[in-house]
Amino acid sequence: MYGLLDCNNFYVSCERVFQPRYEGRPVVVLSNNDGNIISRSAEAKALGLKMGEPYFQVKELLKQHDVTIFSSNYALYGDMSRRVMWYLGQTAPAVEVYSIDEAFLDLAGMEKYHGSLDTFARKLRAGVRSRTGIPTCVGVAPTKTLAKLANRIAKKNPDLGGVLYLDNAERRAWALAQVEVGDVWGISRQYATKLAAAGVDTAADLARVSDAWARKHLGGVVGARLVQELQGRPCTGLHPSEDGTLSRQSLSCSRTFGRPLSAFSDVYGAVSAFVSRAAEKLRAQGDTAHVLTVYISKNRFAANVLPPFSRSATLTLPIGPTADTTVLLSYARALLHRLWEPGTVYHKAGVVLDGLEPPGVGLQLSLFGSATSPPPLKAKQEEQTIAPARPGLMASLDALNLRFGKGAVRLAAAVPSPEHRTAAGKGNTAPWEGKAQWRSPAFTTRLEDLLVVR
DNA sequence: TCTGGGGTCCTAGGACCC
DNA sequence: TCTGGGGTCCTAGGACCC
Repeated sequence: MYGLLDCNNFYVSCERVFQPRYEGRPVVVLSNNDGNIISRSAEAKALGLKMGEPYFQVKELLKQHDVTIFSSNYALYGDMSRRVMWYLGQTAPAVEVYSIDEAFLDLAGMEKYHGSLDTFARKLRAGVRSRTGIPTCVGVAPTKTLAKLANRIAKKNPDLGGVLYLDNAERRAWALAQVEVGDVWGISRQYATKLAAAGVDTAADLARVSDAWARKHLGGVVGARLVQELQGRPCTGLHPSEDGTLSRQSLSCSRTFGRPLSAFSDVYGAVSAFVSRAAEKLRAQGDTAHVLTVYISKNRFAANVLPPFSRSATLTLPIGPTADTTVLLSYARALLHRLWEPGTVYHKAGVVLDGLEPPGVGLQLSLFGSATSPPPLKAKQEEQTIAPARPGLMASLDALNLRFGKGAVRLAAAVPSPEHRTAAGKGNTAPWEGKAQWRSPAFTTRLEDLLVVR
């Protein structure tokens, strides 16, 4: 049996743990750059505020109802998540950390020790609440897709006490019948529209479509699996996460800029900061990357801007996998040159690292250069010196930033230039950095931000 | 004035190989 | 009138998830 434990309104709940005066009141958390609503308390949902709604469109409504606003504080949410996952790892036989606020659990054999899986799920819920202050719901069922569905019903019906166990066929049929097809895990707008046209309205309807139909209309093998899982036949197993942290197949870092940028040096500054951050995550995960992608985007909401809104360029690193910021950055610069269209106003940029593997696994020396002095790229405009790898330097960089705080030591390219500092009028603000007007303190990860109890 | 970020999986076309 | 087939790699993009 699978369990799915999902934190309720996770970001809002994290804020409330440290500022309980916001319990019972409408609260929202905004995305980076204070752009959109990404977490809502029950009271905020009751006001009709939607997930993903742009802040500027509901500004007045928020003011009118005295809704409390937070900028997102990922230092806080990430740390609270780590605590929740650590406890689950200590308590359940196996845990797959699925996202920052939810985890799949292997519950095999737990009924022997706790009487029933329903009882065990309630204990888990209470355990997370008492250790972290975070409220959760748990769904239990024979497949992951049904566990998601059970969790959803538990969230919508407070009288269930936060837990729903679909332990037999009747209960599963009852559950399937009450969930709209668009709320099934794996069905979003495009598919929901297609399904509605075919007369498939509920999860129960979807569980009845043929394998061939699912394959044809719901993205091939993915759709076929989805239908099987709804029928109670597991198609995907649990992928346990080592020590509560999740190891990724790809890593990325991207941001919408604080203001539109059209100078190469500004966008390159942003790309430098993003490469630095992505490479830090890579080294923290103990991996190297073989494939690098850079992309730059125009403002897709602007009336006078035509698609394509985004261009990307990908390179398999000729020197083989690396985790060295300076090496990655020299290739990123070449890729940015390849994408760059002079006179264009850019809105966002990002970098992606793929082909992740532990150091040494895929080590391959280039024919024309050693791993420490790679060959230049082919195209004329990309010809340049690729920085040599310096693992010692990277280790020192990470150690200094761990000791003295994030960003204590950075590459010069990722530091805002003096004229930006003057122009912005405050300390370190780079032109690519976004707004965060309502950020709460880093209660659990910065010593100066610790709460003082009198 | 103002519209997020970080992931997964799958498909399709072109280049290239034998 | 005629112009292989099958495989892999690379790149780009679509759909979905939280």
